[in-house]
Amino acid sequence: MSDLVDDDPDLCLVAGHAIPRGAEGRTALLLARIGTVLTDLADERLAAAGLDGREYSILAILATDGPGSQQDLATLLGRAPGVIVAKVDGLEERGLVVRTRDPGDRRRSRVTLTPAGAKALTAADEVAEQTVREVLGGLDAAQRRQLDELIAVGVGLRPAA
Amino acid sequence: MSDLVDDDPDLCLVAGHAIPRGAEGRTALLLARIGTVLTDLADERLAAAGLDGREYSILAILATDGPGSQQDLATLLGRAPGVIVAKVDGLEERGLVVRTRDPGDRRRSRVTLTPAGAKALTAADEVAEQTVREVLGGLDAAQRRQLDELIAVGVGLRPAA
DNA sequence: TATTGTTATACTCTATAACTATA
DNA sequence: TATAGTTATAGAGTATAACAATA
Repeated sequence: MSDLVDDDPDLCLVAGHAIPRGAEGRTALLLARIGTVLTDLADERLAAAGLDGREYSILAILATDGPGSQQDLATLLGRAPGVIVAKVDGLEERGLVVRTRDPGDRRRSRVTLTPAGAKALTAADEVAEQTVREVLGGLDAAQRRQLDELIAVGVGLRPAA
Repeated sequence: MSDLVDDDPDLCLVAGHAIPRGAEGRTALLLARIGTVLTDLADERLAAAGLDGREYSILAILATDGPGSQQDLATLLGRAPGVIVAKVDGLEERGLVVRTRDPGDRRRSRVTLTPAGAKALTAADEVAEQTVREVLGGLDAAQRRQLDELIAVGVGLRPAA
């Protein structure tokens, strides 16, 4: 394994990030590594769109599930509520979401995507998709569709076809 | 999206962790989320084997690629060298790896897996595999093999069949 | 002069625990 | 009494920059 970085033609690189061969056949390691590589790359590139990965996630959730409370967002993202507060603050300042009080339960904030937020989401989707195409560059379009399907089914987002 | 956590039968949960529906059709978000869920779960469960996820990665790399320098490990894991030093310290204390000076270049440490390390890796592999089966519970064995193949090919670990 | 390993420091992110307001 | 949002604080993890040994 010596001089792996410089000399070894065996080194597996995606967009400048190494994928250890030891991860082959170890799905957990492989998916964890791909996840962090994707997160790092997307964070770099989304900066051009004025977003980070977490903000992108929030916009995507609001666009798909409709307006929701910050507690909901915290659960869906697996983070503490305080983390969401700060992110929604930033998004609201930039006009990408708005907070309104839930009339039925005035403790709750309803976070809603604005037209500007939807536009930012579209731009971020393009950046993210391009990044995935780079990281999974070995797949053609059909294989890529197959992969998306398998993941969605595997995780229970979509019922088995 | 209100009351998503308690009431909504639409909530997608894997092993207690939510997967946002907004991630469907957004491969980057989906893979990033699965990666962190997998990392969190594996870290919890590997504790029984006396390891954490990072240590598991190091053992897997050494087992597959053979002994290597700490710089190599840093590159393959995408972390700063200092992070690796601390981890190898811990692994060496527990007898799972040994450090020897590279005779050809005495600056280098050769980190080598011990038999005890190989045994710990086997145990960790079982924990990790079980965790993946849980997170990707919607897949049968054939679909799971297909997914592994697509990821390995996509990322360039394996040439397209 | 450059590189490996190592250590110390500063920074970022996060959970946790208060607190306010609503219920 | 319990919950949503908010804030402040402390802890973990990290990169960065320095240093010693070797090249």
